[in-house]
Amino acid sequence: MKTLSIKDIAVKAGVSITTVSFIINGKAKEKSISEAVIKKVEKIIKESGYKPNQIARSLRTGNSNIIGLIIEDISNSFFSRIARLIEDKAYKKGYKIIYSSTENNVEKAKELINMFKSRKVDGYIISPTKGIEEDIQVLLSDNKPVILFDRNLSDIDTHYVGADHFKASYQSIESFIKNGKGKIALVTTDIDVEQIIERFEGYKKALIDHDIPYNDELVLKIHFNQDEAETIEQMKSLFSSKDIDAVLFATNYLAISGLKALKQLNKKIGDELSVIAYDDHEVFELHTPSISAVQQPLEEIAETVIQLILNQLSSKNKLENQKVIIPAKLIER
Amino acid sequence: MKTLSIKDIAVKAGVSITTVSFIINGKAKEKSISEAVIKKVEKIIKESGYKPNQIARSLRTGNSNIIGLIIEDISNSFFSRIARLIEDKAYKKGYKIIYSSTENNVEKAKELINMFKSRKVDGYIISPTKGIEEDIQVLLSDNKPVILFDRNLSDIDTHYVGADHFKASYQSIESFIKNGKGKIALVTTDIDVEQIIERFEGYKKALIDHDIPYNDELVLKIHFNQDEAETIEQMKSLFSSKDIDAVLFATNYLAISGLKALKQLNKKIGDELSVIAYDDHEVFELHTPSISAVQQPLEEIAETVIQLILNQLSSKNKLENQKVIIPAKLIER
DNA sequence: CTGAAAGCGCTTACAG
DNA sequence: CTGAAAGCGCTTACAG
Repeated sequence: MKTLSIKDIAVKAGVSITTVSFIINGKAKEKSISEAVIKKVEKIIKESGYKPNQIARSLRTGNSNIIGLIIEDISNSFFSRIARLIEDKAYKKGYKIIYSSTENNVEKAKELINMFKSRKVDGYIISPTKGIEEDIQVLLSDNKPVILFDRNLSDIDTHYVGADHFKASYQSIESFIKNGKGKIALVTTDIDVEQIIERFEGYKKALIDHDIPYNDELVLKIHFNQDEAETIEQMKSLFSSKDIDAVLFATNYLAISGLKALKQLNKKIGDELSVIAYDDHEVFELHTPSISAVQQPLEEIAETVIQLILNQLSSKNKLENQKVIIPAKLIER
Repeated sequence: MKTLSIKDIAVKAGVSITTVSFIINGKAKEKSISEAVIKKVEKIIKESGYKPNQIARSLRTGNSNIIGLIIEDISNSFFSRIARLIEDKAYKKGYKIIYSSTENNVEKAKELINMFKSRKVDGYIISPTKGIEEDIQVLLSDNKPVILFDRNLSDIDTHYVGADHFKASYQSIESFIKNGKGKIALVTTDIDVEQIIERFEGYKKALIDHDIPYNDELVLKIHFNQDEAETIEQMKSLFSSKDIDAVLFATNYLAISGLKALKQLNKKIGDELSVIAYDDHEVFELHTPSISAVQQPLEEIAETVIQLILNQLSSKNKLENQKVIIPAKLIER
């Protein structure tokens, strides 16, 4: 069965395709099409199951009602949950989302931007990697709305939504100190992105503000793409050789590896060693004992992102850029 | 800056757009374009950064190099991991994936199919809900490749890839019995889909084959969309009132709720109560004690799905439908 | 109140 | 070896 085109509908209804097009696009009143014609055409459309070809429409109008979402890795639960929330919210406003993962790979990120561009998506929601600043700049000078989230690119003048990583990290360390801890380690990654750096800065500042000298040896930077087995070994050597009484993990997957390391060392979490994980995960609540975690406000982040992009999309003129920083919450367990 | 079109390139190069098109599409040799012209045009394309408009190309050719992936819920780690694997593999073959979640909602599933259809995706990979049989049938009679995965629709004659749920469930129960358990409960959902039913059937058959009478009271069916708090209450009442020594959870999120319920009841997992979860999850390995789980072969499923759809896509004639059942693995911890 | 026609950016059968 | 032209299915300025 060949798919129907607007022409088929026009022929069946005995009107021009112009008339059909006006009716489909809700411009019937505005163009003063008679009530009778509207009724007739709508009936035919419904009966035949005709759906306008979106490709043709996009080619003609230059937009698509699609928002491109570019994230680091869809299999990471932080991103998949954000993606799901964004998808739901956009859907309610008549926008579809298409998403794809960069795997923290600059080349792939650039390709994705190009793919989305050639698919004429109306706007972009991106958790960026370093190295794609230029490509984003091109989108902006093309007048496409771009919302960054999770991580900011300070060189890029556009909207950004993210959690207050510095503060959350600072507060985590303060909570350790309040509980009498003083030998506080940080396990983080070596990715050079703003939100990771801020967690590190928050750690450092909190120590200094409480007169605890910063000690390089208590900070373990795990190489980004490395094997989990190796990561666990490195953590084991940190945890067993150094005299530490608390540790903040800067990402949830590091925390999970850390828990495995501690399990292997048979080191009990609790009075002896306090643990906070950055980014909550189901594992932490269920773990015995439960693990405290910094919870990013997913719902609020998703809501703000969608709000910003819809505002942009519906206004002809460029809105003033906003950098929205949302507090994260330390869940003490 | 206006985006370039094929015409701009043609003008710059002093050739026709036909020639440029042939060169872009690698048909230069075939169409015996002279080496000099090819060189010149390629140089101009590279220098100008011209990218063909995929929308126009799709409109003209009727395909898109995009595969639509429709899953139940991207925030579920089983699906997000499968999605990621499929995305990677497709990408290497020059296909892009766009995905979207149905939330187990028939209406939304139908809309997604329509959206993908009007975007002219070349093929569909679907973890289906009941109720979309007709829509899938339409795609098939439209000659679009459709691969079902995770759950089969027995009425639909197309490719399917999934784990052997019956067997995995059967083996789980056998493993309980081998370890001397006899009062074996099943916690499952009330969704009426094949893979859930098979897990139930495997449970039943294993009991009967080992001369353990099937007892309705040991099977708890949790309502699909219900609050976790309520789910936990129901489980607590099962676990505390009945005299049971083993429990199989038919999904990983049920198992997670179950672990919470057991924690609240202060019931120790181990000799007293054995637990197996269906679909592995990071939680289970880390849990104290570790939880055994049925692991679906994600990598194999993704690989098979991609293989089947690429075969379909590259062959003009319809290939014979395959139903591929891959064994799942019980990881005893 | 309604329609003929141009044009979005491509591909490709056909002609030379 | 290369190009003019039709056509994919829409939208919309213009005309009547």
